[in-house]
Amino acid sequence: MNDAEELQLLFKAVHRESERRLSEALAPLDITPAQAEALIVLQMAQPISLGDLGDLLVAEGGHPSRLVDRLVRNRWVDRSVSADDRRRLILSLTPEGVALAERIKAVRDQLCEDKRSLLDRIDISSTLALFEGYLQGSPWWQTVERRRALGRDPSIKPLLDSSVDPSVDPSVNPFTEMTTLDDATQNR
Amino acid sequence: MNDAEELQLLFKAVHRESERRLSEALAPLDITPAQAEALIVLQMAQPISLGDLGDLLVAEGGHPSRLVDRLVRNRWVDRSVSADDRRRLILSLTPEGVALAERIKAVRDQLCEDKRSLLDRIDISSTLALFEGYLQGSPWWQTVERRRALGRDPSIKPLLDSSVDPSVDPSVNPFTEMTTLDDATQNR
DNA sequence: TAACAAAATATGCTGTGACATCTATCTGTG
DNA sequence: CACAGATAGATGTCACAGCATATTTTGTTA
Repeated sequence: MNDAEELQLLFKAVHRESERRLSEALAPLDITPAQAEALIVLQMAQPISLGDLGDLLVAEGGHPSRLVDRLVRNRWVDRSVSADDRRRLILSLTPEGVALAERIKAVRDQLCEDKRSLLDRIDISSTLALFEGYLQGSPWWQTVERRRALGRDPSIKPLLDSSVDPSVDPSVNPFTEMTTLDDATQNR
Repeated sequence: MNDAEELQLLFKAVHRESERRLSEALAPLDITPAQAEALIVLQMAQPISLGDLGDLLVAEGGHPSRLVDRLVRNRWVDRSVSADDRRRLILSLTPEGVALAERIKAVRDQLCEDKRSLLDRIDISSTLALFEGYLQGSPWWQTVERRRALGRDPSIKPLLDSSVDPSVDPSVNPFTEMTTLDDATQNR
């Protein structure tokens, strides 16, 4: 195996292991890693459209309809149509969703604690550079950068990838008007 | 996002991207990355039991029955029962499987070429150290080491995880006797 | 305004992985 | 030899990802 092949194998192994650990830690909450990530992002970015949520997740291409289906089915997320563009779905957390997001953050913080000894021993800067180089030209890199921006300034995320200047009148926020979908629509 | 969270996100992004590139490069061969990995390993390790193949793949836990099902269905792999332990399945490549493995290696070599400029720029040793540290205690690390050993000395792999000394009489190889399954069994 | 292109989302199909459970076979011990 | 436990593998269920296609709504343009 040369370096490139070995990296390919390790990328896979490390990803599986990180998902397994997260999944194990989340088991008491009865939630999967993908769902947990979506809830955490929702908590920081809500209200947000389905497509914009997809742009913040390393998840299924752009429109994680079915992932959100499961969140709605579990009553963690409310799904409503935007009043000014009825194609668009606006997502927000229910009170149960907010509570669950808090518990997820506690789990995640515990996992970070577990990694600290490793991260204290090893300088990750060249790994970050390798990842950035590897992801050049990949849409996933934009996702990573959007997430970084979201962590820095949660207030601007609904407009992250629009060309609207966030400093303009916030009353033009397209998410102000919305109508709640009836249950029949939510269950399909 | 702290370092640990960012690494988690990047592990996922990098894995998805590497699978996407491989999948794209393999598209002309009508084969998936997981199937390609299995064929390459089979070519180096055949004849090998299903469980031993699982120990060499970062794939479903131990017994990739259904992955091998698809390989058999496509006539790339022969599946037979070991004569001395009728629970055990022995896998080997068909001539078509051998030909396909060669084409896969060509694709893989091309991908390695594409990565060379990145790998020339960046020293991956600290990344390898991080991965190794992260995978401490994970069964995937053993898989990685088995694959490294397979790359170094392909002749010993069927006995990789047995306690048998490879220098003993090779005629005791448990894969010498085998019987071909009939089609009915293969298709279920 | 009618037609058409583009956008947002939904849906179907397949492959993959995790987990749990089941069956067949083997191995060891009384 | 009989039986208990271990082992190899198959199978069912679910979540998730990629890909293609369909549907609804919006925007544009003739």
